[in-house]
Amino acid sequence: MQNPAISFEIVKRQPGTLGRAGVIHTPHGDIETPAFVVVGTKGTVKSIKPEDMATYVGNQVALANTYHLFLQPGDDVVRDAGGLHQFAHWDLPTMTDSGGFQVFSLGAAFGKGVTKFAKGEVTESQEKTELNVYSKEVAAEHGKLCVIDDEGVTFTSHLDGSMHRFTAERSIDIQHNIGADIIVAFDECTSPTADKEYQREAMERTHRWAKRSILAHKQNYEALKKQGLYGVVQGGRHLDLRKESATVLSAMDFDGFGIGGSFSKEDLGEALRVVNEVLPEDKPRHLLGIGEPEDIIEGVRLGCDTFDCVAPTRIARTGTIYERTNEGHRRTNLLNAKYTRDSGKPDESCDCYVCQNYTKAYLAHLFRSREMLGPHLASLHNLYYIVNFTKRLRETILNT
RNA sequence: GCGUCGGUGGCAGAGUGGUCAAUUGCAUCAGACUGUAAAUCUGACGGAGUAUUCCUACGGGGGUUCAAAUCCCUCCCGGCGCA
Repeated sequence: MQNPAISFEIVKRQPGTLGRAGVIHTPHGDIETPAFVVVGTKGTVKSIKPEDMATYVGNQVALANTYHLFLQPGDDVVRDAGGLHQFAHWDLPTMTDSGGFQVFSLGAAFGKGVTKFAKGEVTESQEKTELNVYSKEVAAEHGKLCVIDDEGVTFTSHLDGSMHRFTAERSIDIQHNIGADIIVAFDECTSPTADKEYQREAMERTHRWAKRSILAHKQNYEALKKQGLYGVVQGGRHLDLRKESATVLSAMDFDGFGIGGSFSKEDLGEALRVVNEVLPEDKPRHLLGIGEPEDIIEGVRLGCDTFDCVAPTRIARTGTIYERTNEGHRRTNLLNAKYTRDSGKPDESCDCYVCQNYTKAYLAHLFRSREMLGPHLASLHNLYYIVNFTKRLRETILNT
């Protein structure tokens, strides 16, 4: 693209790995990578105001969701308010996810307790029954809130049951209205329980939508000047599909790439290697929806630049915090009885605002008494933890 | 003192002869959470045991019955009314 809204430069490569430290330049500032992208689905990082994010977390970038903002308050409302930055008072680089994840979470995953991470082996019979759902009748039977066809996806709102149609063009149009610095092509996030035949079909559909997303983006000259577009690699857990997806998308005129879809803990690394060996080196790579500290270590080593994940805020809201251990990291459930009189810091090795000023016992009390300060403080800590952990990985690359 | 209603598992509160170790909520204990249907969800929750099993339990004691948290008698405790 000419005069791209966003650009990427590599500052240093890590010898012997695919890892690199870089900078993504956006209209709202630079993102020094590797970086963790804080998730604020509905235009708010749950329980934390933007000023506190800046003061106590220090994140460089935040991500909102196209489908959720489209449903509520409506992308036209955001547009008329001056865009996401104005509307939400987000004074930093931003991204929006395309709604592709909702194709999964409100579709194949709906009501099934399936996550994008497969646990162990997936049986054939599981795959067959869970998948290939195309008709509204079948969707209704399975209690899904969206139906996929080659042209797009028809959603049933989880808020009021109304029907909404998403296509590549529609998703891009909405993202133009929302106005984030980095927007994402509409894709289909598949379930880890899907069989290979379906993964290929979905991947090829995502490729067609990718092409259409680019066309839609290029038709809006104003948006083109202000927003960069990422394409999303799919292919599920199959390395050959992953490679093919990365190859196909690399040939398209994207500003960067998202790596999406489902994995299992075991094959995440190989999938990232295969993909990042193919993707153009001079474009940023965002690992969508991942992850845990150990996942980010692996992702950075294998050439991913940015990461987003709801885990830090989601687990925080129910009383679980990240804590550093000699071996690495662990999740600590503050509601466990043993913490009711624990006067230690939430995380002994952490120098965040929360750990400097509060004890495990106090946080445990806040959660037991359902005080809203509990979710707030735990979210602050977890976000600080993961954001700064990722920053340290950058330092490590710069210092090696 | 008389009358009346009531005493159920940590709490509240169902049940009113067998399908009751006893609905439900809260509390408690533990688990889960990876591009947010999520301040959510799941499990345990009298004791022992892997278990189809046994023991102890619906204020205390006694009784009726094949069988009682449920019926009867009595005692204790509480609310209300009348003295």
